Amino acid sequence: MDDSDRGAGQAARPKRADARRNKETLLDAAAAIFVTSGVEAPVRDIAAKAGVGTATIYRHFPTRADLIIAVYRHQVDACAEAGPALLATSPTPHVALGRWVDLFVDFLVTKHGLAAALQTDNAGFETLHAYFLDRLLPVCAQLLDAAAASGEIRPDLNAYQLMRGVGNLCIGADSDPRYDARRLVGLLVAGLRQPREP
Amino acid sequence: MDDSDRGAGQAARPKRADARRNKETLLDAAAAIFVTSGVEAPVRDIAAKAGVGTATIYRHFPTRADLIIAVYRHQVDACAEAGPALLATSPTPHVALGRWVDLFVDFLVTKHGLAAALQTDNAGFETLHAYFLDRLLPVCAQLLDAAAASGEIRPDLNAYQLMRGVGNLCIGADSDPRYDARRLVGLLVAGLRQPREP
DNA sequence: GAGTAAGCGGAACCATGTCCCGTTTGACGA
DNA sequence: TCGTCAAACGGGACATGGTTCCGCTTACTC
Repeated sequence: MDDSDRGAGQAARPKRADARRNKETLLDAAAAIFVTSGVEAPVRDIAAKAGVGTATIYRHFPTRADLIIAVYRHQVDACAEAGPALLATSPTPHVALGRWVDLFVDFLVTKHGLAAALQTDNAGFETLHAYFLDRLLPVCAQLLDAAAASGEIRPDLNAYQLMRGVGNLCIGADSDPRYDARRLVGLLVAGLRQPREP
Repeated sequence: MDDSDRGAGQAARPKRADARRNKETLLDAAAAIFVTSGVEAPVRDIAAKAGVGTATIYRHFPTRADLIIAVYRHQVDACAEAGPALLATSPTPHVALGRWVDLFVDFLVTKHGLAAALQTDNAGFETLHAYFLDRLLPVCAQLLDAAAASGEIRPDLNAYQLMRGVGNLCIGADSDPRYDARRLVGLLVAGLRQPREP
Protein backbone atom coordinates (compact mmCIF):
# COMPACT_ATOMS: atom_id res chain seq x y z
CA MET A 1 0.00 0.00 0.00
CA ASP A 2 2.96 2.31 0.17
CA ASP A 3 4.19 1.95 -3.40
CA SER A 4 1.41 4.15 -4.65
CA ASP A 5 2.76 4.45 -8.16
CA ARG A 6 2.85 0.87 -9.12
CA GLY A 7 -0.04 -0.85 -10.78
CA ALA A 8 -3.59 -0.05 -9.90
CA GLY A 9 -5.64 2.96 -10.80
CA GLN A 10 -5.20 5.36 -13.68
CA ALA A 11 -2.09 7.04 -12.21
CA ALA A 12 0.66 6.62 -14.75
CA ARG A 13 3.83 5.43 -13.12
CA PRO A 14 7.15 7.00 -14.09
CA LYS A 15 9.13 4.72 -16.34
CA ARG A 16 12.60 5.60 -15.16
CA ALA A 17 13.98 4.48 -11.84
CA ASP A 18 15.55 7.85 -11.03
CA ALA A 19 12.18 9.51 -11.50
CA ARG A 20 10.58 7.19 -8.99
CA ARG A 21 13.47 7.70 -6.59
CA ASN A 22 13.21 11.44 -6.90
CA LYS A 23 9.51 11.32 -6.19
CA GLU A 24 10.16 9.40 -2.98
CA THR A 25 12.96 11.75 -1.99
CA LEU A 26 10.71 14.72 -2.64
CA LEU A 27 7.93 13.30 -0.50
CA ASP A 28 10.35 12.79 2.39
CA ALA A 29 11.86 16.24 1.98
CA ALA A 30 8.44 17.86 1.77
CA ALA A 31 7.22 16.05 4.86
CA ALA A 32 10.25 17.26 6.79
CA ILE A 33 9.95 20.84 5.55
CA PHE A 34 6.20 20.92 6.21
CA VAL A 35 6.89 20.08 9.84
CA THR A 36 9.38 22.89 10.32
CA SER A 37 8.08 25.57 7.95
CA GLY A 38 4.48 24.66 7.30
CA VAL A 39 2.75 23.57 4.13
CA GLU A 40 3.36 26.92 2.45
CA ALA A 41 7.12 26.61 2.57
CA PRO A 42 8.91 27.91 -0.55
CA VAL A 43 9.21 25.41 -3.36
CA ARG A 44 12.91 26.10 -3.61
CA ASP A 45 13.42 25.06 0.00
CA ILE A 46 11.84 21.70 -0.60
CA ALA A 47 13.79 21.22 -3.81
CA ALA A 48 17.02 22.13 -2.02
CA LYS A 49 16.30 19.76 0.83
CA ALA A 50 15.68 16.97 -1.65
CA GLY A 51 18.73 17.93 -3.67
CA VAL A 52 16.81 18.40 -6.90
CA GLY A 53 15.93 21.31 -9.17
CA THR A 54 12.68 23.18 -8.80
CA ALA A 55 11.33 21.89 -12.09
CA THR A 56 11.51 18.34 -10.76
CA ILE A 57 8.94 19.23 -8.13
CA TYR A 58 6.55 20.61 -10.72
CA ARG A 59 7.08 17.58 -12.90
CA HIS A 60 5.99 15.21 -10.16
CA PHE A 61 3.50 17.45 -8.38
CA PRO A 62 2.03 20.02 -10.78
CA THR A 63 0.42 21.99 -7.97
CA ARG A 64 1.26 22.41 -4.33
CA ALA A 65 -1.99 20.71 -3.50
CA ASP A 66 -0.79 17.55 -5.24
CA LEU A 67 2.30 17.50 -3.07
CA ILE A 68 0.39 18.10 0.14
CA ILE A 69 -2.12 15.41 -0.75
CA ALA A 70 0.64 12.93 -1.51
CA VAL A 71 2.36 13.66 1.80
CA TYR A 72 -0.75 13.29 3.93
CA ARG A 73 -2.74 10.77 1.92
CA HIS A 74 -2.16 7.90 4.33
CA GLN A 75 -3.26 9.87 7.35
CA VAL A 76 -6.36 11.17 5.62
CA ASP A 77 -7.23 7.66 4.58
CA ALA A 78 -6.76 6.45 8.12
CA CYS A 79 -9.08 9.16 9.37
CA ALA A 80 -11.70 8.26 6.81
CA GLU A 81 -11.52 4.58 7.69
CA ALA A 82 -11.82 5.32 11.39
CA GLY A 83 -15.33 6.68 10.90
CA PRO A 84 -17.32 3.49 10.44
CA ALA A 85 -15.17 1.76 13.05
CA LEU A 86 -16.01 4.43 15.62
CA LEU A 87 -19.66 4.23 14.76
CA ALA A 88 -19.57 0.51 15.41
CA THR A 89 -17.70 0.67 18.70
CA SER A 90 -19.08 3.82 20.34
CA PRO A 91 -22.00 3.80 22.76
CA THR A 92 -24.00 6.29 20.72
CA PRO A 93 -23.68 7.89 17.28
CA HIS A 94 -23.16 11.30 18.85
CA VAL A 95 -20.23 10.00 20.84
CA ALA A 96 -18.83 8.46 17.67
CA LEU A 97 -19.19 11.78 15.88
CA GLY A 98 -17.39 13.56 18.69
CA ARG A 99 -14.55 11.07 18.68
CA TRP A 100 -14.17 11.20 14.94
CA VAL A 101 -14.12 14.99 14.92
CA ASP A 102 -11.45 14.86 17.62
CA LEU A 103 -9.40 12.61 15.38
CA PHE A 104 -9.75 15.03 12.52
CA VAL A 105 -8.85 17.99 14.70
CA ASP A 106 -5.79 16.22 16.09
CA PHE A 107 -4.65 15.59 12.55
CA LEU A 108 -5.21 19.17 11.44
CA VAL A 109 -3.67 21.00 14.36
CA THR A 110 -0.44 19.07 14.08
CA LYS A 111 0.06 20.09 10.43
CA HIS A 112 1.37 23.60 10.45
CA GLY A 113 -0.74 25.76 8.15
CA LEU A 114 -2.76 22.92 6.66
CA ALA A 115 -6.09 24.07 8.04
CA ALA A 116 -5.48 27.54 6.64
CA ALA A 117 -4.43 26.12 3.28
CA LEU A 118 -7.61 24.06 3.16
CA GLN A 119 -9.76 27.14 3.54
CA THR A 120 -7.81 29.68 1.55
CA ASP A 121 -9.40 30.71 -1.72
CA ASN A 122 -6.05 31.10 -3.48
CA ALA A 123 -5.97 29.36 -6.81
CA GLY A 124 -4.30 25.95 -6.75
CA PHE A 125 -5.77 24.90 -3.43
CA GLU A 126 -9.22 23.94 -4.62
CA THR A 127 -7.77 20.54 -5.41
CA LEU A 128 -6.70 20.16 -1.79
CA HIS A 129 -10.08 21.26 -0.52
CA ALA A 130 -11.74 18.90 -2.97
CA TYR A 131 -9.59 15.95 -1.95
CA PHE A 132 -10.35 16.32 1.74
CA LEU A 133 -14.03 16.75 1.00
CA ASP A 134 -14.04 13.79 -1.31
CA ARG A 135 -12.41 11.58 1.25
CA LEU A 136 -13.96 12.77 4.49
CA LEU A 137 -17.31 14.27 3.68
CA PRO A 138 -19.08 10.92 3.16
CA VAL A 139 -17.71 9.67 6.47
CA CYS A 140 -18.81 12.80 8.27
CA ALA A 141 -22.21 12.61 6.65
CA GLN A 142 -22.63 9.02 7.74
CA LEU A 143 -21.84 9.86 11.35
CA LEU A 144 -24.01 12.96 11.26
CA ASP A 145 -26.93 11.09 9.78
CA ALA A 146 -26.63 8.36 12.36
CA ALA A 147 -26.61 10.90 15.16
CA ALA A 148 -29.55 12.73 13.67
CA ALA A 149 -31.46 9.49 13.20
CA SER A 150 -30.92 8.59 16.82
CA GLY A 151 -32.46 11.93 17.76
CA GLU A 152 -29.38 13.08 19.66
CA ILE A 153 -28.70 16.13 17.52
CA ARG A 154 -30.66 18.61 15.51
CA PRO A 155 -30.90 17.24 11.99
CA ASP A 156 -30.56 20.50 10.10
CA LEU A 157 -26.83 20.97 9.67
CA ASN A 158 -25.23 19.32 6.71
CA ALA A 159 -21.88 17.57 6.80
CA TYR A 160 -20.22 20.12 4.57
CA GLN A 161 -20.89 22.98 6.93
CA LEU A 162 -19.76 20.97 9.92
CA MET A 163 -16.50 20.02 8.21
CA ARG A 164 -15.84 23.60 7.20
CA GLY A 165 -16.62 24.85 10.66
CA VAL A 166 -14.30 22.33 12.26
CA GLY A 167 -11.58 23.05 9.72
CA ASN A 168 -11.92 26.76 10.28
CA LEU A 169 -11.71 26.41 14.03
CA CYS A 170 -8.39 24.61 13.62
CA ILE A 171 -6.73 27.48 11.77
CA GLY A 172 -3.79 28.85 13.67
CA ALA A 173 -4.32 26.41 16.52
CA ASP A 174 -0.64 25.73 16.60
CA SER A 175 1.39 28.90 17.11
CA ASP A 176 -1.05 30.27 19.68
CA PRO A 177 -0.93 28.69 23.12
CA ARG A 178 -3.89 30.77 24.27
CA TYR A 179 -6.15 29.15 21.71
CA ASP A 180 -7.44 25.62 22.11
CA ALA A 181 -9.11 24.45 18.94
CA ARG A 182 -10.18 21.14 20.46
CA ARG A 183 -12.11 23.03 23.09
CA LEU A 184 -13.91 25.24 20.60
CA VAL A 185 -14.73 22.34 18.34
CA GLY A 186 -16.06 20.53 21.38
CA LEU A 187 -18.38 23.44 22.07
CA LEU A 188 -19.53 23.50 18.47
CA VAL A 189 -20.38 19.80 18.55
CA ALA A 190 -22.08 20.33 21.89
CA GLY A 191 -24.15 23.07 20.26
CA LEU A 192 -25.42 20.48 17.82
CA ARG A 193 -27.16 18.51 20.51
CA GLN A 194 -30.91 18.48 20.45
CA PRO A 195 -32.11 20.86 23.19
CA ARG A 196 -34.82 18.38 24.24
CA GLU A 197 -38.01 16.89 22.95
CA PRO A 198 -40.76 19.43 23.52
CA MET B 1 -15.19 62.65 14.20
CA ASP B 2 -14.20 61.93 10.63
CA ASP B 3 -11.13 64.16 10.43
CA SER B 4 -9.12 61.63 12.35
CA ASP B 5 -5.78 63.32 11.93
CA ARG B 6 -6.58 66.63 13.50
CA GLY B 7 -6.05 67.24 17.14
CA ALA B 8 -6.57 64.54 19.72
CA GLY B 9 -4.44 61.54 20.49
CA GLN B 10 -0.78 60.96 19.82
CA ALA B 11 -1.24 60.47 16.08
CA ALA B 12 0.99 63.04 14.38
CA ARG B 13 -0.87 64.87 11.69
CA PRO B 14 0.88 65.57 8.38
CA LYS B 15 1.89 69.20 8.11
CA ARG B 16 1.33 69.72 4.44
CA ALA B 17 -2.11 69.95 2.93
CA ASP B 18 -1.30 67.68 0.00
CA ALA B 19 -0.18 64.98 2.41
CA ARG B 20 -3.47 65.12 4.26
CA ARG B 21 -5.35 65.08 0.98
CA ASN B 22 -3.40 62.06 -0.21
CA LYS B 23 -4.13 60.23 2.99
CA GLU B 24 -7.85 60.76 2.51
CA THR B 25 -7.66 59.76 -1.13
CA LEU B 26 -5.77 56.62 -0.17
CA LEU B 27 -8.34 55.68 2.43
CA ASP B 28 -11.12 56.03 -0.13
CA ALA B 29 -9.20 54.10 -2.75
CA ALA B 30 -8.31 51.35 -0.29
CA ALA B 31 -11.90 51.02 0.87
CA ALA B 32 -13.05 50.66 -2.73
CA ILE B 33 -10.34 48.14 -3.63
CA PHE B 34 -10.94 46.15 -0.46
CA VAL B 35 -14.55 45.68 -1.50
CA THR B 36 -13.68 44.36 -4.93
CA SER B 37 -10.37 42.57 -4.36
CA GLY B 38 -10.22 41.95 -0.62
CA VAL B 39 -7.91 43.31 2.02
CA GLU B 40 -4.92 41.54 0.50
CA ALA B 41 -5.15 43.43 -2.76
CA PRO B 42 -1.79 44.43 -4.25
CA VAL B 43 -0.36 47.67 -2.95
CA ARG B 44 0.21 48.86 -6.49
CA ASP B 45 -3.49 48.51 -7.26
CA ILE B 46 -4.46 50.72 -4.37
CA ALA B 47 -1.80 53.25 -5.29
CA ALA B 48 -2.97 53.26 -8.89
CA LYS B 49 -6.61 53.70 -7.89
CA ALA B 50 -5.62 56.65 -5.71
CA GLY B 51 -3.36 58.03 -8.43
CA VAL B 52 -0.28 58.12 -6.22
CA GLY B 53 3.05 56.32 -6.11
CA THR B 54 3.53 53.22 -4.02
CA ALA B 55 5.88 54.93 -1.62
CA THR B 56 3.10 57.31 -0.66
CA ILE B 57 1.14 54.41 0.76
CA TYR B 58 4.06 53.26 2.86
CA ARG B 59 4.70 56.79 4.06
CA HIS B 60 1.15 57.11 5.40
CA PHE B 61 0.55 53.49 6.36
CA PRO B 62 3.82 51.72 7.15
CA THR B 63 2.17 48.31 7.23
CA ARG B 64 -0.88 46.91 5.58
CA ALA B 65 -2.40 46.48 8.99
CA ASP B 66 -2.26 50.24 9.52
CA LEU B 67 -4.19 50.80 6.33
CA ILE B 68 -6.81 48.19 7.13
CA ILE B 69 -7.24 49.57 10.62
CA ALA B 70 -7.65 53.09 9.31
CA VAL B 71 -10.26 51.98 6.79
CA TYR B 72 -12.37 50.03 9.28
CA ARG B 73 -11.72 51.96 12.48
CA HIS B 74 -15.16 53.56 12.58
CA GLN B 75 -16.99 50.28 12.14
CA VAL B 76 -14.90 48.54 14.75
CA ASP B 77 -15.56 51.36 17.15
CA ALA B 78 -19.26 51.14 16.48
CA CYS B 79 -19.19 47.44 17.20
CA ALA B 80 -17.33 48.01 20.44
CA GLU B 81 -19.78 50.66 21.53
CA ALA B 82 -22.75 48.48 20.75
CA GLY B 83 -21.71 45.99 23.43
CA PRO B 84 -22.77 47.84 26.57
CA ALA B 85 -25.86 49.15 24.80
CA LEU B 86 -26.98 45.62 23.94
CA LEU B 87 -26.32 44.48 27.45
CA ALA B 88 -28.58 47.23 28.71
CA THR B 89 -31.43 46.64 26.30
CA SER B 90 -31.49 42.86 25.92
CA PRO B 91 -33.71 40.59 28.03
CA THR B 92 -30.76 38.52 29.25
CA PRO B 93 -26.97 38.74 29.06
CA HIS B 94 -26.83 35.62 26.91
CA VAL B 95 -29.17 37.19 24.40
CA ALA B 96 -27.00 40.31 24.43
CA LEU B 97 -23.93 38.20 23.80
CA GLY B 98 -25.63 36.46 20.91
CA ARG B 99 -26.71 39.74 19.36
CA TRP B 100 -23.30 41.29 19.75
CA VAL B 101 -21.59 38.31 18.20
CA ASP B 102 -24.02 38.53 15.30
CA LEU B 103 -23.02 42.14 14.85
CA PHE B 104 -19.37 41.19 14.78
CA VAL B 105 -19.99 38.35 12.36
CA ASP B 106 -21.99 40.60 10.05
CA PHE B 107 -19.09 43.01 10.02
CA LEU B 108 -16.49 40.34 9.31
CA VAL B 109 -18.28 38.41 6.60
CA THR B 110 -18.86 41.50 4.53
CA LYS B 111 -15.15 42.36 4.46
CA HIS B 112 -13.56 40.12 1.88
CA GLY B 113 -10.56 38.37 3.40
CA LEU B 114 -10.52 40.32 6.64
CA ALA B 115 -11.26 37.37 8.89
CA ALA B 116 -8.45 35.42 7.26
CA ALA B 117 -6.07 38.34 7.59
CA LEU B 118 -6.93 38.62 11.27
CA GLN B 119 -5.93 35.05 11.90
CA THR B 120 -2.99 34.65 9.55
CA ASP B 121 0.38 34.41 11.21
CA ASN B 122 2.14 36.29 8.45
CA ALA B 123 4.36 39.05 9.72
CA GLY B 124 2.79 42.50 9.59
CA PHE B 125 -0.66 41.38 10.64
CA GLU B 126 -0.04 41.07 14.37
CA THR B 127 -0.86 44.76 14.60
CA LEU B 128 -4.24 44.13 13.05
CA HIS B 129 -4.92 41.23 15.36
CA ALA B 130 -3.80 43.34 18.30
CA TYR B 131 -6.03 46.23 17.34
CA PHE B 132 -9.16 44.15 17.10
CA LEU B 133 -8.34 42.45 20.35
CA ASP B 134 -7.61 45.73 22.03
CA ARG B 135 -10.87 47.22 20.93
CA LEU B 136 -13.25 44.28 21.15
CA LEU B 137 -11.88 41.90 23.72
CA PRO B 138 -12.96 43.99 26.72
CA VAL B 139 -16.46 44.28 25.31
CA CYS B 140 -16.68 40.58 24.67
CA ALA B 141 -15.34 39.85 28.13
CA GLN B 142 -17.95 42.10 29.70
CA LEU B 143 -20.77 40.33 27.89
CA LEU B 144 -19.32 36.93 28.61
CA ASP B 145 -18.87 37.70 32.28
CA ALA B 146 -22.41 38.98 32.57
CA ALA B 147 -23.77 35.86 30.93
CA ALA B 148 -21.64 33.66 33.15
CA ALA B 149 -22.71 35.57 36.25
CA SER B 150 -26.34 35.09 35.34
CA GLY B 151 -25.69 31.36 35.17
CA GLU B 152 -26.82 31.07 31.58
CA ILE B 153 -23.53 29.78 30.21
CA ARG B 154 -20.64 27.71 31.41
CA PRO B 155 -18.11 30.09 32.91
CA ASP B 156 -14.97 28.41 31.69
CA LEU B 157 -14.34 29.86 28.28
CA ASN B 158 -12.42 33.10 28.13
CA ALA B 159 -13.24 35.96 25.82
CA TYR B 160 -10.08 35.55 23.81
CA GLN B 161 -10.93 32.04 22.75
CA LEU B 162 -14.48 32.98 21.93
CA MET B 163 -13.35 35.85 19.73
CA ARG B 164 -10.82 33.68 17.95
CA GLY B 165 -13.37 30.98 17.43
CA VAL B 166 -15.90 33.40 16.01
CA GLY B 167 -13.27 35.06 13.84
CA ASN B 168 -12.11 31.70 12.54
CA LEU B 169 -15.62 30.59 11.70
CA CYS B 170 -16.03 33.69 9.54
CA ILE B 171 -13.07 32.86 7.31
CA GLY B 172 -14.12 32.34 3.74
CA ALA B 173 -17.78 32.92 4.58
CA ASP B 174 -18.09 35.09 1.54
CA SER B 175 -17.09 33.25 -1.65
CA ASP B 176 -18.82 30.05 -0.54
CA PRO B 177 -22.61 30.00 -0.74
CA ARG B 178 -22.73 26.54 0.84
CA TYR B 179 -21.19 27.83 4.03
CA ASP B 180 -23.15 29.94 6.50
CA ALA B 181 -20.86 31.38 9.12
CA ARG B 182 -23.74 32.94 11.07
CA ARG B 183 -25.25 29.52 11.49
CA LEU B 184 -22.05 27.93 12.75
CA VAL B 185 -21.35 30.78 15.11
CA GLY B 186 -24.88 30.42 16.38
CA LEU B 187 -24.23 26.78 17.15
CA LEU B 188 -21.00 27.65 18.91
CA VAL B 189 -22.73 30.18 21.12
CA ALA B 190 -25.49 27.68 21.74
CA GLY B 191 -22.84 25.20 22.82
CA LEU B 192 -21.82 27.68 25.49
CA ARG B 193 -25.14 27.40 27.28
CA GLN B 194 -25.10 25.75 30.64
CA PRO B 195 -26.47 22.21 30.18
CA ARG B 196 -28.58 22.56 33.32
CA GLU B 197 -28.15 22.83 37.05
CA PRO B 198 -27.53 19.30 38.32
C1' DG C 1 9.56 85.75 -4.64
C1' DA C 2 13.14 82.74 -2.76
C1' DG C 3 14.67 79.10 0.35
C1' DT C 4 13.83 74.80 2.42
C1' DA C 5 12.44 70.55 3.85
C1' DA C 6 8.37 67.60 3.60
C1' DG C 7 6.43 64.92 0.44
C1' DC C 8 6.19 62.68 -3.97
C1' DG C 9 6.70 59.16 -7.95
C1' DG C 10 8.50 55.50 -9.91
C1' DA C 11 12.41 52.84 -10.72
C1' DA C 12 15.20 49.38 -8.34
C1' DC C 13 15.65 45.50 -5.41
C1' DC C 14 14.28 41.18 -3.28
C1' DA C 15 11.53 37.02 -2.62
C1' DT C 16 8.79 33.54 -4.58
C1' DG C 17 5.93 30.92 -7.94
C1' DT C 18 6.21 29.18 -12.60
C1' DC C 19 8.09 27.90 -17.11
C1' DC C 20 11.63 26.91 -20.62
C1' DC C 21 15.54 24.85 -22.74
C1' DG C 22 19.98 22.78 -23.27
C1' DT C 23 22.07 18.75 -21.06
C1' DT C 24 22.26 14.32 -18.77
C1' DT C 25 21.13 9.56 -18.19
C1' DG C 26 18.38 5.25 -17.59
C1' DA C 27 16.23 1.77 -20.49
C1' DC C 28 16.50 -1.15 -24.25
C1' DG C 29 17.58 -3.23 -28.71
C1' DA C 30 21.51 -4.52 -31.72
C1' DT D 1 28.88 -4.30 -24.44
C1' DC D 2 27.57 -0.35 -26.76
C1' DG D 3 24.73 3.15 -29.22
C1' DT D 4 20.53 5.53 -29.41
C1' DC D 5 16.96 8.52 -27.74
C1' DA D 6 13.29 10.18 -25.24
C1' DA D 7 12.33 10.81 -20.37
C1' DA D 8 13.89 13.38 -16.80
C1' DC D 9 16.81 16.76 -14.96
C1' DG D 10 18.80 21.40 -13.30
C1' DG D 11 19.07 25.88 -13.04
C1' DG D 12 18.33 30.09 -15.16
C1' DA D 13 14.59 33.21 -17.08
C1' DC D 14 10.30 35.39 -16.44
C1' DA D 15 6.18 37.24 -13.81
C1' DT D 16 4.20 39.12 -9.76
C1' DG D 17 4.05 41.51 -5.60
C1' DG D 18 6.17 43.72 -1.31
C1' DT D 19 9.56 47.19 0.13
C1' DT D 20 13.09 50.76 -0.24
C1' DC D 21 15.80 54.42 -2.30
C1' DC D 22 16.70 58.73 -4.56
C1' DG D 23 16.31 62.70 -7.34
C1' DC D 24 12.58 65.94 -8.21
C1' DT D 25 8.47 68.77 -6.96
C1' DT D 26 5.91 71.80 -4.26
C1' DA D 27 3.52 73.66 -0.14
C1' DC D 28 4.68 76.45 3.54
C1' DT D 29 7.50 80.38 5.77
C1' DC D 30 9.63 84.68 5.76
